[in-house]
Parts: sequence; structure tokens; C-alpha cells
Amino acid sequence: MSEISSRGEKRTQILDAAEALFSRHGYDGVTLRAIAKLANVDVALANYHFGPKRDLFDAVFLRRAEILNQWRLEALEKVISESAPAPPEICAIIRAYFEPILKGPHVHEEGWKNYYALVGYVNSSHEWGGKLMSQFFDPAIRRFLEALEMALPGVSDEDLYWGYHCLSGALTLTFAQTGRIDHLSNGLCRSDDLAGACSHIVAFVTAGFEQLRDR
Amino acid sequence: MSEISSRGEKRTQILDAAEALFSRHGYDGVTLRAIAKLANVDVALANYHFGPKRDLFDAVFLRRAEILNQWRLEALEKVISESAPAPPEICAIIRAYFEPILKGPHVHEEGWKNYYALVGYVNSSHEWGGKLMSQFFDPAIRRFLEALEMALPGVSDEDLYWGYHCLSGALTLTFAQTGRIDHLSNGLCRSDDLAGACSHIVAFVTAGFEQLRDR
DNA sequence: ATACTAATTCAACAAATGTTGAATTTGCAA
DNA sequence: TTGCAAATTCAACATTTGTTGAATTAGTAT
Repeated sequence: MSEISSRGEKRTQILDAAEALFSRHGYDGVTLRAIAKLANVDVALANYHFGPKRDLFDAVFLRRAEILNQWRLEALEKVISESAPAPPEICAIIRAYFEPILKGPHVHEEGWKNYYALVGYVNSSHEWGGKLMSQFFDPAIRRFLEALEMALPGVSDEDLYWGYHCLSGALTLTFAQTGRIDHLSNGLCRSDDLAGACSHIVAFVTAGFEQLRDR
Repeated sequence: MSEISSRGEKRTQILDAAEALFSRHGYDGVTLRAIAKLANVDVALANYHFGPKRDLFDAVFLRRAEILNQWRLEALEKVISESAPAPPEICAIIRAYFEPILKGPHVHEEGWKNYYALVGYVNSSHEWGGKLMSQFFDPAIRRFLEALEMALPGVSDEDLYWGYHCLSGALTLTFAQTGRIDHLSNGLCRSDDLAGACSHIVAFVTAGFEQLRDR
């Protein structure tokens, strides 16, 4: 008929719907029926494709995690190799961490926006924060910290980790897109303008790390 | 008998239990029965004291919000008046924002730790992020931004707002105490050591703001 | 002690939830 | 076309959920 869904399409529709809803309301705030409704699909289909609810959440999280990591690592290796054998500039490292994910053409896609909000939710959540984030993002992060260590010789590990903590907090809140800064700034800054946020954050965070040198 | 609860005590027990559970599992992840059980109380009692579930959540959030604001504003006004008529040091402003809440003797109390985690949850959540945070914390934040504006003449509002965004992200993630940095640093840094985190964050954020001068 | 009100429990409700197994449809190969 | 497996829907389940009204207890003023 006039249906747009071809074979196997509904599986993706479920992932998209789950992504949109989980990112806005969290794991427990979303019912399988709400997902099914948004995806124009029967309730039972989610279970058929993904098993129990928790596995569906994992599937949503996993789908874009690898792509994200790949972007990051590529940009990072490029920066490192281009400046070798000298250590890269701090600013270049920070940019390699932010720009691939905040400035690509994909940031205007609804799906990626939702996914970023989901990462924001996961990262500052107790239940998921520990396991999921480590599982998928630690390798890229460690490579990133190594690069910073090269660029900041003599700086203590403790300082570096807390520096990353600050960076991560800023990125996570950006991801979450809560509309908080919009309200606070009377619309001058917009939390859904990820690319616009990027340059401000890069400058801010770069200064935060550079300050570690003279302590 | 040997019960410890005197009259009106159970109301507080409910608030404490709700605080602990909401902060760990979010609004939808907590059932009124779980709260009642942790508080050693019947399910119906929460409704009797606070009305529907949502109002209980608000009550939990409200209980410590005013105290928090008071601490912050006091410290801020003190810094401003002590340096007047010259604008205060950026570092002093930042310290006035963080230290009253991260370095007081209360940070070791279970209740306050839970509350901070709750603020972390609320701040990066879609449903609450906008309304609750603005409602209770905007006045103190605006005063804080005014002080920064004094100390950073010529810096654009946009830069200031994004600076606050970064600061807020770092603070929020600290509040959340997800154990992420513990895992990442192999136990070298501990996310429940709020006072220890404070000095690192203050230095990082101060540099982030100072960088705005020369742009 | 009595009466009265606030605090607390008890019992139960209708609605919503995740999950399951059987039934039906769909797309494709023979 | 027929057969077959994957995809999808249907109908129903046992639990759990927030909420409510009646019943009971505890504290307090008279």
C-alpha cells in the first residue's frame, strides 16, 4: 500500500523511537508501549527484535557508539602524527576531541541530537554512568589523556584526571541540551546549537588544561 | 517501645528516603513503596504528607535549595564587598561559588551528598532541568554572573554565559558522583571526595574565565 | 479520664507495565 | 503456485504502580 516501511525497516524505527524517548525521559520514564506507538509498531515487536527492555536500551546506546569513537580516534591520531615527533598543541588535542562530534554535518540530524542527549543522560546517571560509559568510551579517552600527558610533561596524573572530569562535565551538559542556557541568557545562547557551543568550550577547556603547567 | 521515631519524625524519614532513592534512580526509577520501605513507613503516608508523587519530589528538592542559595550568596557578597570599590579577583568569585557548597563540614553528611546527586540529576534532565533549576537557582547565578562581568570588563555576554555553562557542567558532574573518575583513574581520584575535587575545579574554571580577557 | 485532632496503617482499586505464546502476515526461494 | 521462515500482530498474563477511603493509633488540650 502507501506504507513507507519496507522489510526490516521497523527494527530501525524502533531504535529511533527508543532513542528519542530514552534521551528525553530516561530509562524508567519510557514505556515499551510509548516506543511502539511512536514507531507505529506493535508492543511485542520490540521484544522480538531486541529481547527485554534493558537490552533494547543497550542496543540504542551501542548503535552510534562505535562511529563516535572512530571519529574521535581518527582526529586524535591525525593531530598526533602531524606534529610528531614534537608533542601536539593542547588546543589541537582539545579540538580533536570536540570538533569531530560537535561540528560534523551530522549534528543537525534529529537522530544524532537525540543520541547525544542520551549520552548526556547516561554519563551523569548512577546506574549506567559507571558501566556503559567505561565499556565503550574508555579506550578513546585513554588515548586522549596520553596525548595530553605528552603535551603537558611534568603535570600530575591527578591533575590530568580532574581536568578531564571538568571537560567531560562541560561536554555532557552540552549533549544534554536541557535548554538551561537558553533560558538563562534570554535566548542569546542556544543549547541546541552544538557547533556554536563547540568553539566556546574548546577555548575554555584549553585554558583549563594549560593552567596546569604552572602550578 | 524501642522505636526511635517520635512525633512528626516520619515525615522527615520519608524526605530522607526519597532523597536517597530519587538521587540514585531518578524520578521514574523510584516507587513510592520503595521509599516507604526505606523509611519504615506505610505507603499511604507519603501521600498523606506530601500529596502526589510529583509534589514529594518537589518537596525533596526544595528542602535544601534555600540553604544552598543562602550559603552561595553570603560568600559572594562578602567577596564583592571586601574588594570594593575595585572588582573582585576572578579566582575569588569562583571560590565563592564552589567552596561554600563543596568544602563545608556538611559535605560528609549522607543527606547532603544525596541531595547534591539529586541536583546533578535534575540539572542534566530534560523534564526538570529547565523549570526546577531556574526557579530556585537563577537569582544566585545572576548575581554570580554580575560579579564576573565586573571582573571581566569588555567580555561579551555570550562568552560569559558559555563560560558559566562549562562551570555548571563540571559542577553538575561532580555532584552526580557517578564513580566514573574513580574507575578511569584506577582509584587515584575519588568522586565522593567533593572537597578534594573543589580545588582542582576552581583552578580549572578560573583559567577558563580568565582566558576570555584576551580574545 | 474524655474528647478531639493529627498521624499512621490497612485494604483495596483501577490503570499501566514488561513479557509471552499463539496466530497472522509478509517476502522470497523452489 | 506452493512452501517456508522471518517479521509482525493479537490477546492475554501476572505484577506493579499511584492513589484513595476507611479504620486505627497516638498525642494533646480540656
